[in-house]
Parts: sequence; C-alpha cells; structure tokens
Amino acid sequence: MPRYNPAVIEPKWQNYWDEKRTFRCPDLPNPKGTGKLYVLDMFPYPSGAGLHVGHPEGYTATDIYCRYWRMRGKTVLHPMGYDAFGLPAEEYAIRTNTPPRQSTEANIANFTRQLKMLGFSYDWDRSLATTDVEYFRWTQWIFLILFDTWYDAGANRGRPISELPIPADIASQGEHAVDAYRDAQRLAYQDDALVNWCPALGTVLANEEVIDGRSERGDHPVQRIPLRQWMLRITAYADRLLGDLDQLDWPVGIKKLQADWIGRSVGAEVDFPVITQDAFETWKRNRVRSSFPREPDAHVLRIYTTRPDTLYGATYMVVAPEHPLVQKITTHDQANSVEAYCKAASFKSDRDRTEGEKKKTGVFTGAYAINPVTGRQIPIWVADYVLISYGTGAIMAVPAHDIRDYEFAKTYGLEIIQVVKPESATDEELQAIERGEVCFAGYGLSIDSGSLTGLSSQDAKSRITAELAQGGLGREAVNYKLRDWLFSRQRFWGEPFPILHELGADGKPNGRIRAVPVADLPVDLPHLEDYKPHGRPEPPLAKADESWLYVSLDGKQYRRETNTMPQWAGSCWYYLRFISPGCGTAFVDREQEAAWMPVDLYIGGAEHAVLHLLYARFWHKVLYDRGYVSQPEPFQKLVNQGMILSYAYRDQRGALVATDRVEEKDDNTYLDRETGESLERIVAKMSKSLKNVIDPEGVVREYGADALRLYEMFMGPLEATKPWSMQGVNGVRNFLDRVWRLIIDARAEENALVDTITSDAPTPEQNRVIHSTIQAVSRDVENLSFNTAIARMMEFVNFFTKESKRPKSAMETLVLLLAPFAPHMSEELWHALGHHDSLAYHQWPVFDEAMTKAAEIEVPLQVNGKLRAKIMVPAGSDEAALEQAARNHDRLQELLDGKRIVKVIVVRDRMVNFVVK
RNA sequence: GUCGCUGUGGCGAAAUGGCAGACGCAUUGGACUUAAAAUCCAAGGACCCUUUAACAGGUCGUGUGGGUUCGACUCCCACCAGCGACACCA
Repeated sequence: MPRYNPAVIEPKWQNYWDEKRTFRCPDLPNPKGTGKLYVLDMFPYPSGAGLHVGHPEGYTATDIYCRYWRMRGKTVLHPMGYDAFGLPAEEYAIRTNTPPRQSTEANIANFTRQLKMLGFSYDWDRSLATTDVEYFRWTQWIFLILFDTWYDAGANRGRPISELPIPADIASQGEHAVDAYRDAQRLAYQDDALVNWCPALGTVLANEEVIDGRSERGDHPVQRIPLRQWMLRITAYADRLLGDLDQLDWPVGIKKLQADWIGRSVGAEVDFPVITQDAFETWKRNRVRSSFPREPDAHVLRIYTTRPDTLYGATYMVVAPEHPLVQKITTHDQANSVEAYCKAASFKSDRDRTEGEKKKTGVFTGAYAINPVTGRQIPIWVADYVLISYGTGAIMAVPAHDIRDYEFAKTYGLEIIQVVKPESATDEELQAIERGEVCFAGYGLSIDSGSLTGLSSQDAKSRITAELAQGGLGREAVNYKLRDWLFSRQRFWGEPFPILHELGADGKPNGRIRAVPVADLPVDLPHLEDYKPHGRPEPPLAKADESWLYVSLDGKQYRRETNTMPQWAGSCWYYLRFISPGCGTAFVDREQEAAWMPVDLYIGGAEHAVLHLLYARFWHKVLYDRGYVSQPEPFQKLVNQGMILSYAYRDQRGALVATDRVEEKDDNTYLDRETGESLERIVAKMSKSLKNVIDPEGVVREYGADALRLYEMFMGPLEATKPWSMQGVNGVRNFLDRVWRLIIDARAEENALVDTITSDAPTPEQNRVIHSTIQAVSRDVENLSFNTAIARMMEFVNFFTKESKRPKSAMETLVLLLAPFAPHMSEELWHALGHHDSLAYHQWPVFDEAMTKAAEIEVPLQVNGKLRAKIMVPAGSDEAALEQAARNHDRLQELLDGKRIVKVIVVRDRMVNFVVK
C-alpha cells in the first residue's frame, strides 16, 4: 500500500478503536493522570436527512481537543447521543408513514454509522437517546422533583413541597385547600393560560417557539386560546439565572442574549384610584395608615413603571384588553366599543398585533383614575400595546417621555406634559420638546414635578419611590421579561407526564392530582394505531387503551395525564446521564457526578443561545437546590461554532441561480449557462433549491475523513461563519499526501519508510522548526485556534520536504502533532514508524523553549515610523547594541545625515525607530 | 427600529500596538517526462521612477472620514455596507 489511501486505512483504524475500546472512559478520572476533562457536543436531532457539514465542524473541534488532552494525561469524558423526541422526528415519521420509534431508531443507526465514519473518539458505550425508555424514566423522575419543589424566596432556593409553610387560614379549610395551596406553589404547576395554539402542528408552543405569530418549526400560524397547561416556574430562578452568568466562561454575546431574554428591570408599582375626586383625599389618608396593600382593592388600578420619576407627567392610563378591571370600570356609553375592541384583540394573533407599521389602536373606557401625586383625573384607555402578561397589565402613560405613549397620545389627541428636561440640548430641541413635537425618553432633570423638581432622573426615581412607599401608594418592584415555561405539548412523540388525575364519583377528574410513585416509573408511551395530530387541543394519548389511560392506586381511580413533554425536556439533563449511563438506582451516580461535573467545554450552535441553555441551567439549579448535583452551573465554558455556508450566484436582477447552471470562467467571473448572463458570487445558506448542499459522506468517499476533518478546521476560526469550497478540501488532502510522502516510500510494495529518514539527531535548524512547531501547535489547540495550528504543521512539512536527511524522531513528532487532527493517517504512519500500539495515549511531544529561538534575528529599522532597512543581529541583543548596529548601517546613515534625531525607540528583538526632524 | 458580529490580495485567511498579507486555494514560470498527469522547485498587494532590466529605490495600501501614538489591521469617535438575533416588556 504505497500510496495514501484513506478508503482503506480509515475503516481499518475505526475497527481497531472499536474492537480495542480505545476511547472507553473509566467511571472515575484516573488518579494518576493530570486531571479530568469533560468535553461535550450539543447532541443532534437524528433527522432523516443524515449528517450535514455543520455537524462535523463542532464535533471535530471537540475531538481534537479531547485527543490532545488525552495525550497530555487527562482522563477525558467525551460522549455522544441523540435528542430524538419532538416535532422534527414525529413530522418525519408521519411523512414517511412509519411509527416514530421505528423511524427514530433507523435514523439513529444511520447517524451513528456516519459519525463513526469520521473517526471521533467518543466513548460509544455511553451513547444514549432521549427516547430510550430507561432514559426518560429519569426525565420523568426529574419532572417529579420539579413537581415536588417550591421556591422559598426568602432563602432564595428551591425546597421540598413538604417544607412549605401552610398559612393558618388555609390549614383551617381542610386537606383539599392545603393540597390546592401546595399545587399552586410547585415549580411544575397547571394553569389556565392563554397559550399559543398551533392548529397545523396540533400542539401548543412555548413563547420561545413562536416567531412573529408563526411557529418556529414549519412557519404555521399560531392562535391564542385559553387552555389548561403544565407550566414550569422558571421565573422563580430569573435572578439566579441572570446573576450566575458572571461566573461562566461563555461568549459575551450569548451572555447578553440570555440577560436580555431574562430582561430584569427595576421600577415601581403605583396605585391609581378609580374614584371621584371628592373621595381622593380620604382615600389617600387611609393609604398612609393602611400602607401599600399586597393585592390592589377593587377600585384601584395598579401599574408598573420603570420611570416613576415621570409620574407627574402621567396624563392617561392604559390597560391591556384582557385586564380584569376593564369590564368593571367601562361606562355604559363606552361599553359597546370597548367590548368590540377587546373581542377583536383576542382574535388577533401576536403577529397581527405587531405587524406592519404598528399603528397603535385603543379605545376610551369612559372611566377616570386619579394621579396619586397630582390629584388630577386622567382617562383610562384600553389598548393592545399593553400586554396582560407583563408587569400588572396596566400602565401609566407619560407621552412626553415614552415613545409608545407619545405615538398613542398623538393618534388620539391626548394631553402631553413635559416633566423631564434633557441636560444638554440646543434651544431648538428644548422648544420642540416643550411644544410636544418631540418625545424625550432619556434621563435628564425633573421639572414641574413637586418635590422632584430639579433632581436628576436617577435621584428623582429613588426619591419618589420612597415617598410613594411612605404614603402607601407604591413600592419598589422588579420585573422580568422572562415568562414561566409552558411545558406541555399535545403530541404523541414525547415523554408522558408521570401525573395522575383523580376521578370523582362521576368518573370525571375532580381537579386533584398526584405524582406517579417513583417505583412505578417509567410511564411508557402507549401503543397507538393513530398517533397523528387531529387539529383539536385534545392530546393523542387520550385515544390510548383504557388499560393505559386509567389507573387504580390506593383505592382510588385515576386518569393519566395525556399531555407530553416538549422536546427540550430530554436535552435539559443529558450531560448528567452521560456520566453514569447505566446507573439503575439514580439519574446520575452521586460520586461520579461530583468527579466529572461541570462540563469543561461545551460546543454547539448559537441557535441554542437562549432556549436549551437557559432551560438546562434552570433544571440544573433545581437539582442543585435539592442536593442532587454538586455544582450550581452545568457548562463552565461554552463556544459557538460558526455556520458553514455555501457559494451561491445572483443575476443582475438579484435572483439566485442554481449552482448547476453556473459556469466559472478563467478570469474569476461567473456565467449563467442558460442565459449567458454574468453572475455575482455571494455566500448563502446551503439549500436544496440552489443545489449547493455539501454531503459530508460524499466528501469522505472522495477525499477521506481526515481530509474532511482537516478542511473544516482549516477553513477559518471555529466561531466564524465561512463558505465551503471544494478546492479547499483538495488543498488539505494535498497536504495529507505530502505528509505521507514525507515518510512513506511511494514506490515500495509494502509500507516502507523513505530512505531520507535517518536515525541522526536533528540539526540546530531542524530543531528550531521541530520545537517551535510543538510550541505553536500546543498553544493553538488549547486556544481552539485550529486553523493556525494546521498552518504551522504545513510549514513543518514544507521545511522537511526540502531536507535530504529527515531524522526519524522529527517524523514521529510530526505524526503525534497531527494525530488529533487526522487520527487515521497518524495511526497508520505511527505503525509504519515501528510502533505497535495506538498513539491515542502516547505522550504529547515536549518542546524546549531554548531550541525554538534562532541565533540571529532580522530587525527592521525605521525612520519616522517608515521601514527603511533591515539588519541581522544576534538574538537578545540589548537596546544599546541594537541602536549602535542601526546607526552603523550605511543606508540609515545616509537618511539620518543632516537630520536632528529627536528620539530613538528600540524594542529588543523587534525594531529600531529613529524620530528625526 | 434596537442589539450583536463581520469588513484585509482574484478567493479562504494570518497578524490584537512594532517588517501587513503567515498558511492554503487559484494563477504564472521552471525542473522531471517523448508528452500529459502527478511530483518537486520558484514567483506573487497596487502603482511609479531610475538603471546595466540582475540588484536596488520610491509612493500608496487592511470598508469610509477623523483622532490618539515615535509607530495603528490592531486603541478611541463618527459613519457606510453585509450577515445574524430580538422586536410594543412600560
């Protein structure tokens, strides 16, 4: 086998690793090694389409990192599995008319085959799928932990529901009242909420899965209907999910996305009485005595604002159409138009509400509230630009200092009163604001605002908040954009909820629920002849056999919960199961969890920036609070690989032309074969219609897995978005061929070394190349800078190709350096160099810093910052010697002649610069 | 609209205050060959000037305009373009 033939050597070494269990990871890190390393890829959905080129990008990066650290003596946990529940798998099953489990298992087998083809060093014995019954047994178990936990806001942590203090008035109402009270406090609770119902998908969706009123998956319209749903109280953890971001080594962009998603704001809640002006003074006096009530009373409109300093400028109120007070306060005259408006709003999807120009609409209720600081009556409007789900569902409108309120006020001719003045602005700008022509939403100085007048906005905020609290009119309040997580789906292909609904004497659920006993887990999916969605909100599991659906327990009759969990459930904790995948007594072995967690490096796409990563952190914190895991955060370091794009071609009208119609000319221009039109080459996402999708399996067949791996790493920085180029693959394949020929005699029958390989010690120059390459490659791998690491190895090969004597030790060093990147070829060459074991655990080459340095260094000489000459000097020459050498240079003397030297800047081993006049 | 990322040869890119363009692709020239492929060696930002056409020299050059600095792809300010995310959260 004289020539490099990946089609032969790659399967050979894959079989070797498989049979020898080369990458099997021990239960606990080896105490004699240099420590543990847990490196995780975001596991894939096993879609029917198989791997695309984006998958091997992140997987190769982690694989290189793992192989490197194994050679550096770390015990490496590097698992792989499948996120196999959920809509994509189910849609695929429906499309191909196969039961979901069957198509899912076929897809998993195909993915496994393709992944093994790429030579990743996973411990395949730890592989799992979220659809494995033994896996989702523990997903259900964790759900029961959520169900069994309430959030103690005082202690700032989740605690067992049995420790929830029961107020005396509840306790006196009996057992049912106590149960209801507990159920309402659980982290997993049921709620009749307005939900995003998607008829086409036959399920409700989380807010995060709805984009512009359409489903993220499939782009179907979504309606808002009220439905009983399971919710997870993620909002209880909002503060910790935000605060703990600080300790994570994540890209700042992702941290910011999460912080914005959580959307913490600090402001004030303020009560506006809806009473006559005569009654106001009495009401206010009562409030001083009673102080701010926990819940607003019937004739009070409670609002949330982040700008309490603008309270004096509140000229009207707005409540959301769904606000409970709407009906109560609307006057007889306005009843018809208010009712019509609210009804229309309820039919509108979010998309309709936000679409287009977003012209604000609303209707006057006929009612008035009293501004508690000015005592003035102001009108109350209903408008759908106020959301029932945020804050109190009602606002005070300050049109002079809020853009939305300003637009609304302009549309309906409402009063605009300026109470904040910009600190620096031109007279013209000030006048425009005064006349109500411009809205000033920034901070400045308070004016015409009673005791606040003259204060900065910040000072005014704290002053008014304190005054409101004193008068019982308001209090400081914190709000989050984050909403509780809508956790149930009306689909077949998901984890069943381990929850039972108690049946009353009439055979119908009586509203009481209980958990399935842990000993009875898992609750497996029933067999259904027809699992397809039917467009009604009733889940398919309701069609299950009675033997599944009805349960008798402790002398009571129950009906199973028929919702299923969303796709995110399984991916919330898979990184824990990888630690002890076979553990039958717990979701993760306690000792092993403590030894391996946290995940040291987590690589995946940025599309999971908020959803998966936030959900997983939330579950992890609950498990942490309940003492089941040892770390408060699961993923210490996170890296997002960039998207791999493809070239696409655009004609003069801007239309995209399929790649098979494009002809490339010698002068780097592109023509449409059919029309002869010249085309512009652009970079775009791969798509079937453009015929520019790259199939990784085809690349492996043509160039080999090592070439694919190497190319994906050589394309550019891991985090960058970059276009695929087949010529680039050819380039790295060429490099691999050069490595092969550097060592193997191409003319021999068997693998024989070229005769230029000697047992001589390297020359000083060769040593410099060897040691500086070890240094650079090691550093680059640790920094995930794989493209430059490969460039350094190319330089090494270019250098030694020209050497007529190639020390065998140098060749061995190269093979070891290359091993993490191109493991199949490296194993083969290692073998040819006379070694009998895998190099996977061979010690990584060590460099000697002294050897990396050249004896003489070329130093640039500058005059006024412009390069004028170069000189050779001994490395490490001191500043005085450098300056003297520069002054002695002929050309420099010419240039400096007759000039006055103002300053000389000398940087050792770097440069000399003369500043002259 | 808001936020984020990116802008460097024909192309992918490197350099995070000190010789811009490492490494690779494509290109060109040479060697080898009857020839081609493969391979090996070499050239290479743009422009200009002088000459003995080899060596050497000069000007400009990292999206645009300004600034800081002896010195800026790199730091600061403003802007433009492309890509991505979010989008009435009071």
